[in-house]
Amino acid sequence: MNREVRVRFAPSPTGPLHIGGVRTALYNYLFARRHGGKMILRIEDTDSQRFVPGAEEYIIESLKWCGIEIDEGVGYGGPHAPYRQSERRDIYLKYAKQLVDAGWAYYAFDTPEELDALRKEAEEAGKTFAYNYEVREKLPTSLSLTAEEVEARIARGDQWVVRFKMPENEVVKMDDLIRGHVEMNTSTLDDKVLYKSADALPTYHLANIVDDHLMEVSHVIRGEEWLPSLPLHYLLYRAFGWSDTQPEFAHLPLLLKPTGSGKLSKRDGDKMGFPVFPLFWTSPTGETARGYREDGYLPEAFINMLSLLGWNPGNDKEIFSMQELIEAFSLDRVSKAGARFQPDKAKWFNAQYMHNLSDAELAPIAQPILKAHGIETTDELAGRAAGIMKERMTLTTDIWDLTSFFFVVPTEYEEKLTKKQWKGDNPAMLAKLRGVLEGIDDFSKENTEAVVRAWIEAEGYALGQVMNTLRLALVGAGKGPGMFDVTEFIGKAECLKRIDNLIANVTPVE
RNA sequence: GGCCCGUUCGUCUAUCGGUUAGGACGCAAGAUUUUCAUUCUUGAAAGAGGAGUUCGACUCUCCUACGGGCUGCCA
Repeated sequence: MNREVRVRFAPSPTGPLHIGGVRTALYNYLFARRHGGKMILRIEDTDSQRFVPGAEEYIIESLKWCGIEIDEGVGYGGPHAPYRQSERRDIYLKYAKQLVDAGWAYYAFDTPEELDALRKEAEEAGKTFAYNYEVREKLPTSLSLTAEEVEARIARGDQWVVRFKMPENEVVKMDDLIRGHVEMNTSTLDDKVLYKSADALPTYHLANIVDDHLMEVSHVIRGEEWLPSLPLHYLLYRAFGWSDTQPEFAHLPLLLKPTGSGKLSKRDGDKMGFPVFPLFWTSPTGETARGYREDGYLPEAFINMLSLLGWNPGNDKEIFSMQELIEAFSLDRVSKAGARFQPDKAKWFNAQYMHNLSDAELAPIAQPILKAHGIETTDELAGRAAGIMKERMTLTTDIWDLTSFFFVVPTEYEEKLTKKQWKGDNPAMLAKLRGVLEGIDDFSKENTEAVVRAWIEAEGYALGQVMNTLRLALVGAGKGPGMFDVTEFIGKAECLKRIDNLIANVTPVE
């Protein structure tokens, strides 16, 4: 089948999008771009009960942050608008009725409470209740009731649903781009609800098939949890007479918890100390969840990390830009088994990306962090400071701890370092070093280092002794880059001032 | 319980019948070092078990075990 590639990401706005969802969106996007196709964002809000205000905006913002571009869809428009299913209600009823008229579906009048009771009853008898060929003619449905009775019930406002009439014993043969050929016997399946009168909305199954058809979707790339529904979807395409344009399917392996069992869930993040969501989230009820963006991850690193959970390029390359991912991506290199999410690897990816940023790229990341701590400085200096320290950064949130001493005069001195260095000859030595520094005109890193090293050698000091004492004066703690990075950055006047501060304010140990 | 999908180092994975089973994260040791890091080198670490097919199986088939998903008028 040689048609235009059109894929969709179709989340349900029931809360923040979790990283499993982001990965599904990413794979759809990569596939679309790889094949010069279109990426559609459809919002599947057919469950009025679980709708969460703000979730849709969160989804759109998340995709933007990740660099996953949408060609058509909610927030973007397009030839098949609207893309929000709640705005397409009238379409679905028509198709549901078409199925009933053609004998592929029927009306059912049971209430949810009645069905709950039946399930409970079956459970107590050690069986599983299934709404299928065995019971549908014994329950109040348009298959057991007369046409007049059905009409009367509908007319008087009884609630009803449309259920798919699952064939009794048929082997459905399916193909999955990742799993290959799959077969399932319909006798193990039940009669799924397709449409509910209570809120005049379809369920996922109907809306999904109708919209994918109407929106001319060519490939459905979704999570493995949908594999059990695939026969229903195949049958639905057949019932509508759309089998010839039915999309191809690819069911992605699930993202699993880092430890323990089960798929990655919202609660794992808080429990194990890593975000499960791309962005910070505040629910309407005030609950919050941390996000990769706010925790200090770069979107490129986040995406790179996610791309490799369930897919690999077939070689040892691990660092990929979005463009490189697009060029390398292919569904037949997606693995079949679930992938455990690994927080440590996410950090490693971020560190790699941090190390590769230029000063100019670092500046806009560092500026808001410095500003938040009351530091007003130029982009040039912010970028330079972060650049000097980037090798030690894992997250962008490390920036303050690693660069604060460039901008803030130390007022407190780390106890451990003070005890070790601020004793014996060192105060006198530092005073002499002050004189040496004062005499240097070219305060560049290279020149200062050359002069000071020569002085150290001439005086017979140990390098570590001098450097660490100077570090105590300039940084106040046993951290930071090479000392001459610091001297150059803060300049001569500031250097002398910080040395004076230490000498004046801290009495030597012993 | 039923149905479906899966199973290579602790984790993510390479291998598409013949390899000393490779890489990465993490871990350990060493080197570098001016603190803290970075970086570099080295090391430990795997084909779930059992039957087949084959000259030969991690790779193909079957069984078992284990893991996961689904089993809603949720997606």
